[in-house]
Amino acid sequence: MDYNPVKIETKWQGYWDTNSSHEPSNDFTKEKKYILSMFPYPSGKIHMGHVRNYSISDAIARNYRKLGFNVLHPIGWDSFGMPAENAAIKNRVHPKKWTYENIDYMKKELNALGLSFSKTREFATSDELYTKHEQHIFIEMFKKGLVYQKSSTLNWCETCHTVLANEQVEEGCCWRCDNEVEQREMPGYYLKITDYAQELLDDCKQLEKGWPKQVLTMQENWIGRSEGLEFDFLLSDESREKLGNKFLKYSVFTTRADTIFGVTYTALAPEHEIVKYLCQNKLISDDKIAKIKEMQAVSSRDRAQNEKEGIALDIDVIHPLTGKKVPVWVANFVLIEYGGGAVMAVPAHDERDFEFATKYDLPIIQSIENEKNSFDESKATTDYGKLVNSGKYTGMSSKKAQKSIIYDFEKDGLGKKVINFKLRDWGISRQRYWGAPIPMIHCKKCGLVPEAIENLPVALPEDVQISGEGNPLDSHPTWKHTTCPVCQGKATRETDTMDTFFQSSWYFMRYTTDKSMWEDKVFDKKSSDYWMNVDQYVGGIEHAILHLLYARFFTKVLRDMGYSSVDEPFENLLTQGMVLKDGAKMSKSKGNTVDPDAIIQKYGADTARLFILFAAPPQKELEWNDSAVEGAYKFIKKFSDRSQNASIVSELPKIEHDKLSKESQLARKKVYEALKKSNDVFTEGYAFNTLIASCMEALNALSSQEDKSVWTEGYFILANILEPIIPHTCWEISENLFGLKNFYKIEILQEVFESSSMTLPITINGKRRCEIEVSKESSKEEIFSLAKRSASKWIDGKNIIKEIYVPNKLVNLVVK
RNA sequence: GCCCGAGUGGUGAAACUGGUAAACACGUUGGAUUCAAAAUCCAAUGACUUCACGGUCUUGUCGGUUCGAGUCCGACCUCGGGUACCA
Repeated sequence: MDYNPVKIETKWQGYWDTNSSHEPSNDFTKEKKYILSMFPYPSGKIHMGHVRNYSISDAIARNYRKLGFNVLHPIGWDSFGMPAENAAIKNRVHPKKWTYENIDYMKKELNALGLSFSKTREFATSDELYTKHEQHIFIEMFKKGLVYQKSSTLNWCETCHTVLANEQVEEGCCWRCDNEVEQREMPGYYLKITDYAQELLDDCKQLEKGWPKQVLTMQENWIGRSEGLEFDFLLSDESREKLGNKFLKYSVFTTRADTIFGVTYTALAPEHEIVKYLCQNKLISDDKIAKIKEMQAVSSRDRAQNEKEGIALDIDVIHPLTGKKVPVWVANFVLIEYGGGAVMAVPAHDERDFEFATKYDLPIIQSIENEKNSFDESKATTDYGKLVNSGKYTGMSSKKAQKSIIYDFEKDGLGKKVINFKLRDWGISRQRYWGAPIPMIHCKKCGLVPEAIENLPVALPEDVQISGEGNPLDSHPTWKHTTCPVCQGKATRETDTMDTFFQSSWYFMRYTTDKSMWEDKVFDKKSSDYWMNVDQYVGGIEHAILHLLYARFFTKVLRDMGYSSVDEPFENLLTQGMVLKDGAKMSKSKGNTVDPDAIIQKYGADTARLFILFAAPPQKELEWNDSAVEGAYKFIKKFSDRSQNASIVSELPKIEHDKLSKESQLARKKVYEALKKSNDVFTEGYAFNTLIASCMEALNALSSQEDKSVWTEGYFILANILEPIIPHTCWEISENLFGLKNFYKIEILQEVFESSSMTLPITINGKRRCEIEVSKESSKEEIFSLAKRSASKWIDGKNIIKEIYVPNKLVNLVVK
């Protein structure tokens, strides 16, 4: 059979379309599998990362379909976002036109890969119907008290009059006009994800079976729960006066109450109220005020990378236990968002505090003693130990002292035990056009009110100028003027749009519902109860924290609003590595991209799919290699060509194993090993590369023998195993030889693995020297004596100190 | 800076719970076939060393545990992902 990829791929893609081969059934009595890839952003053309993502999920979906499951494997488009606006700024194309043209183009590209997506449930998140339901969800969240407004610091470009995303800031300057970016306080909408912090943390436990450990660790660290002591530092009398009696105290949070006697200074964030007051009223030198302004101008991520810096504020607080005065500093490493924006500093037992104290020559007082790490002045010792120099707590262990100090603080009303999370509420406001409008209305009389449900969607106006300056929704002549849904008076719309993570936090639930119900329902409860959870979610490791955490959060919120019954959206998660070329991520700017279309045209979709799954395990980074693609093509061609050695049958041939030649027996063993591998690969780890290697070994072994029924059995099984990976080729072979009757769960035949003898390697002092052939029934003594005879060359004249036999594995003789 | 990973031949990689390092491929070299080429088939291929049998070394670096370490422990180096307004 001549291998002609273009011909067979067009043929089978047409066949699958005509027969709706990949649509899920609405028969909810069947066993289901929901296989999902993270949906793409329609950037213009698909890239190798997409090919990888969808080849993986497609293999999984096809495998389950073959095993008889009702499979949902949908696709859609994460189609709001900045690139569409950037394209509009650069090329004066309307974001909507640009986006939907990209979708059309990329849809064709995906289709050419032979991906078994359900085509009837496709949508784009920028569709007005999607926006309508999304705004409904937002309003329900608002009514539940999960949405609130507050101010926070954002990147602002004064010349463009716009907020900049972190990505649009290049070395502190605006990407468009190169003007210096400032940090500006602006109001925005926030979602109370912190209300779910504890549950999001706790439920990591139930994900341990199906999620990579590293992702859960990242999520746990991100949520960052810690228990500790919150207490107040009272300002000294002079300092209080200096601050015009506006402030009496401020609170700090510490997880190391046991080190409290080691406090030698305290530090405030540059945005702290007291710091602001000092600056505004010029209570410190102009020099210092200028330095503080400089600190405030640096974004928090840059601050973390910069050297620790601080300024003495010339005020003191009173240590709550010693009564001594402690100086107050402002420091760039103290974050306003966490722990009240103030810390107690213990340079002896905290690395950051130590670095800072050394730089500014602040005292270092030891308060913990550790036997293993003797205290020295050159570094902080952060280990637990016994308290010293700590008043009545001296001699206690760190653990005991923490409890005891917290107890005393609570008893004396000086402080309390608190649980703190690093996780912050989710700011969803974006001052951009190409997003879902936040459906809120500002009314002079009624205040902030949600749009009436019957008026949804609040759609985007199409007649806008996108120049990169200002917010197009704000500057639109009429769009924002509306009537208040409560009092019917004049009012204005909110002009912020939503973060695109909002759309990707619930799209997977939308797919569960049949398109016929999409107009009226956001999801159909019966359908989502049947299809959720996603049995296998596949996507890039770069989403390990944000997207996955937001999606988990939404799932819990939607559950609490009665839309679904699940606590967690994704049962199993596979995080794929990136596709690299010349050691770097493929990107247009680096000019190292490989166009999937060109590969498909030259070699066919099956080659692209085989290469990408063979080159590396899915979780690992994948280095692109042109000649290896050629190799993948050769294998498919060989597999296709040699199919003429098999006969036309409609079921597995019966073979008498004992009557076969050694080569034929080995070939059968290799074929069944590949089948076994296939079962293993799809149940744990998805190491398709090793499955493909097994298939190659099997084909090599088949080629070294001549028995026709062994060939036939081999192809019946190999075409079955490889179908998820190179579907077009396998359907073609299967149609020609087996009338498409070989796609089902084939049972493993144990007899091909049975053998009476085994080969054992002999190692001397752990080094492999020779091997012996022994019967499986041999005793340990027999094995040792045979081993010694075979290895005599290496052990003669030496003493055998130890003899080790690892059953069925090896023999090790320790000699001297 | 902080959190999470990765590092094995010329290249992509394999090695289940500590037990034969380099399976399967790519590349390279040699050979067969061919007028020639493509395609295909066969063989060799970690490094050093030896005429050869063989020997020595080798999983980023250094150290440790063990009869035995790519795998476990400790320190370090390099690269990658995330870092809350890229998606």
